[in-house]
Amino acid sequence: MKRVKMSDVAKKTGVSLSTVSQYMNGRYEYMSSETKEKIKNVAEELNYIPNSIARSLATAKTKTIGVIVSNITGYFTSSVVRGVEDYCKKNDYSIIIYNTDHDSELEKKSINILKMLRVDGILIVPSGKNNELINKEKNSGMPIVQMYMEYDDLDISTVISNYRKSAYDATEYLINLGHKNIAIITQEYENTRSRHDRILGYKDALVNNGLPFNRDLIHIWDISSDMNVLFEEIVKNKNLPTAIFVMHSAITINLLKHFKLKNINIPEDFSIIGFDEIPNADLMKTPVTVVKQSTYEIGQKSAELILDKINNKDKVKSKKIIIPCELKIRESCKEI
Amino acid sequence: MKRVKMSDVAKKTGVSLSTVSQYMNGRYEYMSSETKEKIKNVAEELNYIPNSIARSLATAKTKTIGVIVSNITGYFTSSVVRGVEDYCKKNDYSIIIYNTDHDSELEKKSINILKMLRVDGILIVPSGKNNELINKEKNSGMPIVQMYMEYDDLDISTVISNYRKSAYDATEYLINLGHKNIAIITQEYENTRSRHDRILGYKDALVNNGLPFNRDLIHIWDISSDMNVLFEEIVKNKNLPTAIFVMHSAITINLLKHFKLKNINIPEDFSIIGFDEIPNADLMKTPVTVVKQSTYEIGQKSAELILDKINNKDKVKSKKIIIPCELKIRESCKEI
DNA sequence: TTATTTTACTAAAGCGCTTTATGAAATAAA
DNA sequence: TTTATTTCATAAAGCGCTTTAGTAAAATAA
Repeated sequence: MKRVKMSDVAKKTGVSLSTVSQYMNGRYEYMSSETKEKIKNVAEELNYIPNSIARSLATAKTKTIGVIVSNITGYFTSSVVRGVEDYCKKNDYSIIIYNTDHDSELEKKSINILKMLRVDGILIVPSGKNNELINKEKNSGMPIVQMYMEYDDLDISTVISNYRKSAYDATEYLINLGHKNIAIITQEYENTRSRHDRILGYKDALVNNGLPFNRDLIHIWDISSDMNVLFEEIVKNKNLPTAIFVMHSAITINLLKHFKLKNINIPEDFSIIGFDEIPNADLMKTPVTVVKQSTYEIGQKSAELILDKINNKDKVKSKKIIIPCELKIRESCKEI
Repeated sequence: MKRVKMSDVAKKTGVSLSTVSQYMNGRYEYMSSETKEKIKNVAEELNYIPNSIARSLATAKTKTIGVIVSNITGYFTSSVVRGVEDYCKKNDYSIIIYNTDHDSELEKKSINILKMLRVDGILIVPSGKNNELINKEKNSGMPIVQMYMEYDDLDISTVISNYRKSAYDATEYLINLGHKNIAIITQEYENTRSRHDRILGYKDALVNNGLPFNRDLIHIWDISSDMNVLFEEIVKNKNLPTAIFVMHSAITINLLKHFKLKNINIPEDFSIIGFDEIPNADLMKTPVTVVKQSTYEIGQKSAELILDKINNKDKVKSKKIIIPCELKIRESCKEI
């Protein structure tokens, strides 16, 4: 399978390499229409396919962007990535994907490989464990944008949901249903602004509705611990909540499973709101109400932002694009 | 951001370009340990990162494989892709992803871009509409493997589930529960072996258990039509089935929704088995029994196969790897 | 008629690596 | 000591493009 190259086209057409190159890049300014026509025909006849590698070496552009996510499996991330791919494809960029499982070393390695591959930019959902490195990369000139994450110590552009407002709305929805004791389940949120904002939204809603903010109702799940233990605690708490607002879909799903197992009924025993859509929620015994992020749009916007950066349409140093969420009211919250 | 290159390392180390190249490629055979050490230190000091583009141009290998799927969104495909990525990463290959939505033109275009990008191989879930083209690519030397699909007119290696056996098992499970009238819902399956095999498995099970195979019970959903109309037909059929075996998860989900809406109860009114796992099935009102494909493993094996082809470890012309499925028995089938 | 501009095309350098043939130095064998 | 062999390192060509400076001819202006 001898690959035909540009010089083959040039030779057969009877013009120089440069002319063919000009043609291939659509620079027809000083080219007779017959030359154009000839090259076109020969290229087709020989079934010429340009070699992007050679082009990339010459131009120092690969038309490729790296995408680093925690885990492409699952509704949320796969939909974001799909948004990225669609936007990139439309603009003749390809995407290279790396999963890290939020592993610090893997994240570092992925960044490194993408740099070797000379991607034009990186889209990342940072683990939070390499923020310093990522800052450095950005400062050394690599276009880089983070998706649906924000860290206090990470100074790069980001595309996120309006976490604070949507948490506010969800909380207020609960309040309007008569709930006063609303528990939260979240992961550690201190340094992670995109998590912290949800807590702030929750707090705002309480305060604005004349309700006390009670730290005891904030339950932090530590990634190394058993969720079920935490669930038990919440249920056995002296200060029993009437509603639970769960900040991560994986936790929501486990809570639902736990409750099903323990014959705890939703919404009779507890009202539940989850953050992030749960696939097939409609088919559940009790369809669960959630704050739904616009995953696909987040992907699209992230791609748009990185391509703008790459092509210097973006003059701002660090930018923040905020995408609204939707409160998908189903049947997991009751009036009390 | 001036990138440091190999010649910088060479100059600073005081050796030739070639020596540094040898070092970078781990060819230490004839290299003094002090030279080795020096290069190592200088490379680190200068923070040298090899340029894969240049390397690829020189070696005609990109260490990159293209992955063409219909839609990465969703449980099934994302999990397959994850398997691919994990295996590739372990072997220092990167993956470039294209979604086609089974669009013939997009599929063609994706293949073309991947060729320009000079990927070392392609993993594809073919739409079935470009089989001729794909055959041609394969014959012209592009390593190419299809995932969980098989077409009669497509002669490339494939990694698939044991569709026939697993459909057999599922059907027999239903038969053992006392069902005699088992309806099938499938897409058009004539030319698509991976679909046809499921029908054959179903048929085998009937025959082996002394049950008649009734063509009226095979319902073909046409992609351009409304599923609900089909569902209504099935339910109103004179020859009412007691069980329904649905061959595609998207259809299963819609059927479940339809039944919920119409207050048709599972498994009281109908027993249901789906093909392919349904996310959060455990949380459903009636957890649905399904034939679960080993998606992640399919991805891994596909990646293994393509890398073997690329590195010529695979001498066989066309290979077929069959992965077992699991019948996940939940609560959607009743004994009658 | 000459000078100038425009049009159409090309030569050649360069992008950052790999690889092969070759050469020098060190060591072993004769 | 001479010759053969092994060890270590290099020069230079090549991978397939892009791009810039340059040239020659044709068209236009002076």
